[in-house]
Amino acid sequence: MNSQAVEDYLKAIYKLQSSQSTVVTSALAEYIGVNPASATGMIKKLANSNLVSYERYQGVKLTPPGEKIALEVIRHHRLVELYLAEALSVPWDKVHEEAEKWEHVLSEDLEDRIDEILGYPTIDPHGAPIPSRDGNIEQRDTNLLSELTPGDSAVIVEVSDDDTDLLRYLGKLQLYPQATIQIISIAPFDQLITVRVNLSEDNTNDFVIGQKVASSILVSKLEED
Amino acid sequence: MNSQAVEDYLKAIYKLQSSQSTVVTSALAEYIGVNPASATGMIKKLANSNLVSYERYQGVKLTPPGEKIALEVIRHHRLVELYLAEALSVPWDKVHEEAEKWEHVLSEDLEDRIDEILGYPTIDPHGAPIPSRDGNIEQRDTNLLSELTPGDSAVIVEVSDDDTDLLRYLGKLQLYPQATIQIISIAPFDQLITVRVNLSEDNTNDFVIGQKVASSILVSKLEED
DNA sequence: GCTAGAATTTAGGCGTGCCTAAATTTTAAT
DNA sequence: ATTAAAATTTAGGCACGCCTAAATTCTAGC
Repeated sequence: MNSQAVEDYLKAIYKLQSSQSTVVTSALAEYIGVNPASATGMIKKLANSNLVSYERYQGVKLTPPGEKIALEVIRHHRLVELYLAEALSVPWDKVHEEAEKWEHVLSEDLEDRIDEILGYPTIDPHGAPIPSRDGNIEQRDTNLLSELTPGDSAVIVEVSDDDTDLLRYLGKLQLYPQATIQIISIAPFDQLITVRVNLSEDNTNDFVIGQKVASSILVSKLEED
Repeated sequence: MNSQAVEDYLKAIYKLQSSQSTVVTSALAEYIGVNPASATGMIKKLANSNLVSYERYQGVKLTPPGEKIALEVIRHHRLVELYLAEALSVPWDKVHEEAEKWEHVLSEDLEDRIDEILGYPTIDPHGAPIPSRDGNIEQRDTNLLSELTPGDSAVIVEVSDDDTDLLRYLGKLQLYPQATIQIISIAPFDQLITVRVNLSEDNTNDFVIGQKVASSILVSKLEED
């Protein structure tokens, strides 16, 4: 059996690989919250088990078996997040934290039961895609909200799930997945973005967010008319 | 935070204390499934944290703080067992195994949510009492089924939860908590017990069980007419 | 191309919880 | 009361995953 630490590292490498194709030790260490030397130790262990490919000083990359395990853990995580939100009414800013623990103790039997009860869902409460049992994960054409320009309209696809305070803030602004927004303007120098969110027919709300928040939101651009 | 190992030891000591007032190292080691030397090591650690009282060679006993933690873990375990059975339809012979893992990752928040959803239950799927949040546990006047004599009638109160095969067997015989039974006869020498279980009005079933099975069932005697 | 500073790895240690083998204490039988 | 057997503890080791400090390698700026 893979230890919780191994699963957490694989998950982290998977996540970091989405931005950099090869993951550098310090980034991994920081993400996991350990000393770089500790990350090196674990990387060696993962490389020995053929879960990552690794060349000294050159960063690390998941092998197919490593990616398979990462996707299984992510599937567990996201199914549990959705289950906690739907069945146990855990608020969306807290589900991540709980799921971090539950993902490691979920048996395959229970995974299937939960999947069935939820109706074979494909996205979690933050909009992230849930990998299928056999390790397929939907690829989507998205942008960061921070990449949009004034006049752009978009639908929120996904928000990052691991910052409780951020999620509570986004919730207050109604910036949930599926919400449609427009970029009204972007202020010079500090790039503050004025966003209009469409709450319903004829009910919109404008507010200003910064780069940090804007880059935690994935959107799908809507075609201009 | 208490490690999973600490929680498991405290739970085991609590369980074993119900039969012997002081728990002997070898019994604890066997129950946990470790070498006696390992149990000694952990006992010392628990004694240092004032969770057990311990005198070398003389066995071990929970202190009040140790018992409090044991009861919290047991509460988690039994709530999770019931939740798994009711909400996720996990068969009663499998809930124990799953709950062994889940009990250690259940937050207080989720414990409360589950408790509420289940309607503040007082017994788990095997009939065992669920301790209250503040650590009270119902004391009951029970006998082992193996202590009954021919002619006795009784209601099954609780069955042991940790043996999958046994539970499946009991399920087949309809020996569930709340079932009423009668002792028809006890054969000499190997003490085989013929039991009649009342399935419903005018529908009974007789069968023979051995001492091992009979001593895994707790009953409450019914007054003779 | 050299070199300072940054990134990474190695070396050596620590706590946890397990093991086996050897020593010690308790126990039960004579 | 003695002693053999059983139970328990001590001693010494191991795997895991973390740490700090020191050595090594990489990378940018000159």
